[in-house]
Amino acid sequence: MNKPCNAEMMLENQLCFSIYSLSNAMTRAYRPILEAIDLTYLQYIVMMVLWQEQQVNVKVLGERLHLDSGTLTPLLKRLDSKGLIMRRRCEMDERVRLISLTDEGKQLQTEASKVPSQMRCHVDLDMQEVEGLKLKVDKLLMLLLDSKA
Amino acid sequence: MNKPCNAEMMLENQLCFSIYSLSNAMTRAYRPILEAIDLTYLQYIVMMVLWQEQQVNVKVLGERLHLDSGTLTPLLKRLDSKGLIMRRRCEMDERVRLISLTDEGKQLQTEASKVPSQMRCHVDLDMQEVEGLKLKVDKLLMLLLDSKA
DNA sequence: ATCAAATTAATTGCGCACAACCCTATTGCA
DNA sequence: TGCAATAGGGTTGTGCGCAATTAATTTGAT
Repeated sequence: MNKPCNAEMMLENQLCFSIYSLSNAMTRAYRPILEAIDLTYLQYIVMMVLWQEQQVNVKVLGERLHLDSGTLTPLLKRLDSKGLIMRRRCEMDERVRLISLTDEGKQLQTEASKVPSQMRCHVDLDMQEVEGLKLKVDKLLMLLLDSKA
Repeated sequence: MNKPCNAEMMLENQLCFSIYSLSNAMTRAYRPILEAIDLTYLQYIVMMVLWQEQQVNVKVLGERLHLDSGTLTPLLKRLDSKGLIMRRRCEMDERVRLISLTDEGKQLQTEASKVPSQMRCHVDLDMQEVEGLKLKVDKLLMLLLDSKA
């Protein structure tokens, strides 16, 4: 009566489930550390872009993070209400939102710069192993992103 | 005036962001395929456990998937309202919910068995590469899950 | 100059994730 | 036997992700 349980239908054999679980586990690991600077993981990621870029619009931000405005708009409003960013309109093109840091947002970078070392402290990774993993992950990511275009 | 932008604070250098983006990209890739059997990715994952196990409680399901009741309870209610599963109480211990498949839920396995090959069709992966990646991902996942206990 | 097409964000609605909390049933020990 | 501690799930609230739709603006072709 039971269907044959072929190997590829076993949960344990699915790369996708491993990636999914690891992604959840990593944001869980970041949570207590980021709590100290009152940011979620995605908010931290957005702030990292702004610490690099000074000023971006929603479209560019979405391209860098592979996320759309339905995710970013409410998140940016939350960062705004925390006083970390400003959301002005572009004068040349009124459709465009220009996102930039407030002084408070800039100052947060000092606190945030401690986060990576705190994470390493918690997990203790082999840096060479990490680099190898990242290369493989990025390769697969590129494949998936390209197959959409 | 600008803060020094040390390498570890560059978004592109963060393994975590790569994993996070890949996880999003993969569930995006599954979406159109799973649409045909009216399941989300997580619902598909839960069904896979049930196709293997016949019967589980919420606790065991949560342990297999690394998820808690706050995520699973509403999801199981949705699968119930689709007529794919039953949610009975255990007679021995009234606290326990026993999750099992309906006939409809069992029959869905036939349709679902086509999903893995459809995914491979879309992406075209080197199977040896995938296996190597999965090993590394699982290793890191184990590290993170253990560090909580 | 006009108006259709394209671009950029915002909004809405649904389904996760998870923390924090609550309730109930069971267990274990004094 | 009584009752505190524990275990199993459910509820609520917040914050993502993303599809689908809408609104406002700009561009571009006639």
